[in-house]
Amino acid sequence: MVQRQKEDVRARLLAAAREVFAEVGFEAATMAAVAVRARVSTGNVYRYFEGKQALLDAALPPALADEFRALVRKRVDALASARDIALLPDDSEYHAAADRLFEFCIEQRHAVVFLLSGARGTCFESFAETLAHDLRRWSLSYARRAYPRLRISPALRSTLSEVFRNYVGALARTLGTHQQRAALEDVVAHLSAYHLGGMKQLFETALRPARERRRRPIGGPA
Amino acid sequence: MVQRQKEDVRARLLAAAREVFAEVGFEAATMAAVAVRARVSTGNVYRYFEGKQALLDAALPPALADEFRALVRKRVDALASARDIALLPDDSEYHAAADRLFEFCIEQRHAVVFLLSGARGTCFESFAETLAHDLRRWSLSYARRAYPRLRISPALRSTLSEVFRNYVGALARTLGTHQQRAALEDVVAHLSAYHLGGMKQLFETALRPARERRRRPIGGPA
Amino acid sequence: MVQRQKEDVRARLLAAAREVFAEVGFEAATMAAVAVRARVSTGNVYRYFEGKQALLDAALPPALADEFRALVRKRVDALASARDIALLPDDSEYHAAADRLFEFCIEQRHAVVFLLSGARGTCFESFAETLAHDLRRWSLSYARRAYPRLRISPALRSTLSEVFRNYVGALARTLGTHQQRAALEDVVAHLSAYHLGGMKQLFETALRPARERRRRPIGGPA
Amino acid sequence: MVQRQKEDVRARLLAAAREVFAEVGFEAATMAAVAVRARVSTGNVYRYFEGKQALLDAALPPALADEFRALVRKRVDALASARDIALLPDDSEYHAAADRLFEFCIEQRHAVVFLLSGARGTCFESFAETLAHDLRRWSLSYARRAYPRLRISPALRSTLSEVFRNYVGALARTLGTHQQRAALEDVVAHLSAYHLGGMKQLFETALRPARERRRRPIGGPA
DNA sequence: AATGAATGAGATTTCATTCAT
DNA sequence: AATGAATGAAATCTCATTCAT
Repeated sequence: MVQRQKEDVRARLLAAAREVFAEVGFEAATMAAVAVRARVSTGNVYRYFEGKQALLDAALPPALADEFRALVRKRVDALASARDIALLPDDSEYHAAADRLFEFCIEQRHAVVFLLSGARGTCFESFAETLAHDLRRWSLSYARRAYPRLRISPALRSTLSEVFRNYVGALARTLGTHQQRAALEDVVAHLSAYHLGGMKQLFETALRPARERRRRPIGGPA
Repeated sequence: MVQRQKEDVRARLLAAAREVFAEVGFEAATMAAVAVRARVSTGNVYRYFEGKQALLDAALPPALADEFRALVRKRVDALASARDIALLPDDSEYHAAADRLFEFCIEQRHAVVFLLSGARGTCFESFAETLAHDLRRWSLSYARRAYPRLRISPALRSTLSEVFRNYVGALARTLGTHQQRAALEDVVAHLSAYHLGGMKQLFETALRPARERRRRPIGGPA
Repeated sequence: MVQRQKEDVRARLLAAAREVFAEVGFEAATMAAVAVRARVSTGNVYRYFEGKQALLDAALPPALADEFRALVRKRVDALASARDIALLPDDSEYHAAADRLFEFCIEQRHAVVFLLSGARGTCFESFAETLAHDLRRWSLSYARRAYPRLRISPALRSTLSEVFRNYVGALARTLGTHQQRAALEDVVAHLSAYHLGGMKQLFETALRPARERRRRPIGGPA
Repeated sequence: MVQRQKEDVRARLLAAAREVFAEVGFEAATMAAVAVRARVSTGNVYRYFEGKQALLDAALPPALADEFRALVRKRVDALASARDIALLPDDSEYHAAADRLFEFCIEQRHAVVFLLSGARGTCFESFAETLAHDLRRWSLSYARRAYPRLRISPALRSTLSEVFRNYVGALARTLGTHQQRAALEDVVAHLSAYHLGGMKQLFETALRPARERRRRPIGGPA
């Protein structure tokens, strides 16, 4: 009987690659590190994948990135049509979308972290940027309805990009940090509360004339 | 005159190092790239600094990191003692602290960006992490006073870490992206509004029992 | 039956090795390529042969090389004693020797091609060289009788080596290129005509004093 | 003052590359071997050439190959228009062309050897083949005039290709073997005599019907 | 006996660091 | 003091060979 670990090793390699890529980024990741984590010799990696790039392609097929983006979009869409989130019933479309995204993030923890941070040097280099940009666009289309008098300044646009980049990054890091599902759920709930409160405040501040605004604190607690 | 020359080269090297380190991170930065940016030969770098590590040590002395941390702390402290930020007079201690921090971030733009992002592989690897942790601690000490009934759960602690990590990361990226001071001020003001609104919402949500809370959306528009 | 099987695999491996070695040379040949061509797993090759070198030793035993050399020699000898090849009867010793050599070249096509070209990195590295050298020696012993006044200069010796090296190389390439026996016969006949005409001219030119000679063209059409 | 060996090292590297490539072929050649022969560290090679391929490109620019081919062609053309080579005056166009080609071969010894043998795995892979093909074509256009009744069979075509491949290969090897110019000239003169005699015989044999022809000896001395 | 997964030595290439000038 | 050429260790990738099944 042949050694039938092939599928096992392949899976271990993919998992190891996602982990290492998520931890140190694609460029800094070494094949040796991936091999060690998969408990395999360096050379053997090349029996499974043609090279570092091919390993990435397999560990992070574009379809996965697309799926992630689509899930995010669905959740935003579901939200945009709602009047008030607090009033949404638990079986609403929004909550379903949120749950699906959440599940995906948990299952594809490392992939998500990689996409949102370690992708320099890969074709996903601008994934996080693009996603933030998309989120900004989607949120602005909502804001225009909710706050008809809102003037959308370049600074507001920049801020929104940053805010989403962060939100998405926070999600990634949280996924990277918390192993327990329950803990994860709690943190994500808190993060969302923070984010929603922040968005509300942001738009309301933007409604006021510039001279009334001021820089506000790093670490301002309340 | 010779001494003058030497000091000039040294300064150019330090500036170049900060720029390059901020742009691509310490590990990905090559000595050649630093030398080119300083308009100096590779070998000459070693007349001024023993090596890559020593260059970093000089370009980013612990004192600078400490100063940054202290400025952040001062601003938080100034804020903690305030009742309501909106009511603070323009000549308040808080605004002074905020301005000093802002000035520092602009002057030491590259250093700050580096500390908050590209520091992997250096002794500042966990600077951003630690700063976020500190901010969390400081904000909690405030929160305990402001919300005496608040129960500080592990999830809340994690969330606060993330929130500050993000805030700090957003600051870094904004510094990296915006060259114009005015634009920078605007974005920082918006970011602060977002952050303050988020913090308020976060603590208020945390006051309510867990069963009433739910995960909230990525990209939730309001 | 098992023994039968084993012998079959062994034979397939030897044939595959000769083919692959002939096609790409010993160094560039990979064990995997040999195994694939023999429709056998890589590892199994090592049940039959200790390694790449041993595989070569078995695929090309010195005896085979010796046999080839001997056949060549016999043909040359048979020729040397003849006055005029054109007058030799079809059942002459020479024609018998020529036929035997020709048969050998066809049967051991890959071995011959390998010996005459791809042998770098093996103990046959200088086989072609040595054979050319031998041919030169044998032809000179003939020439001394046929052209008693011939002065055998170093340049003539070198030229003879080259000429034979070429002849032998041409044979190898022809064997490698032509699969059809009839085509092969025709080309070899033409090659021989060329070679004989060339030898005659070479010796006759060598009889004339050096000052009458001149370099002659590459691609001289007649 | 800067180390001003750059041009020297570059030249040494190019020479070393041509030597090594000519000796073992492109694929089997290692950068380490080239570096050692140029008395340089492996890594330093990459200061001069981007990689193995770039080293080849510089050591053997297509222009050089083109020049070689053009020189060969010129010589053939000069020859084709001649009635009888033996009668050509020493200042004939043919002799000029022959001399230029000869000079080139001596100066570009290793390049020529490489082109005619070690080029597997490079863009010159089929250079020798193509050159032989061209020579065949050119010689056939001559032959059709000189031997109007000649029937050009596939076997004759094959043989011509082989003959030229050999002739050209012999030239290469001779260049590789003989360091002394005078010796080289002598051998080339002999080779040419051989080749011309061979060509004459070849075409004359081809005029006779197939049934009168027979395979002729390897190493047939006369 | 056979498979093909696994190993590790060696090749190409990069880059921090050294050194001749 | 300055230059930039040179070095060598480490990373990616290949392949002869070994080994678990």
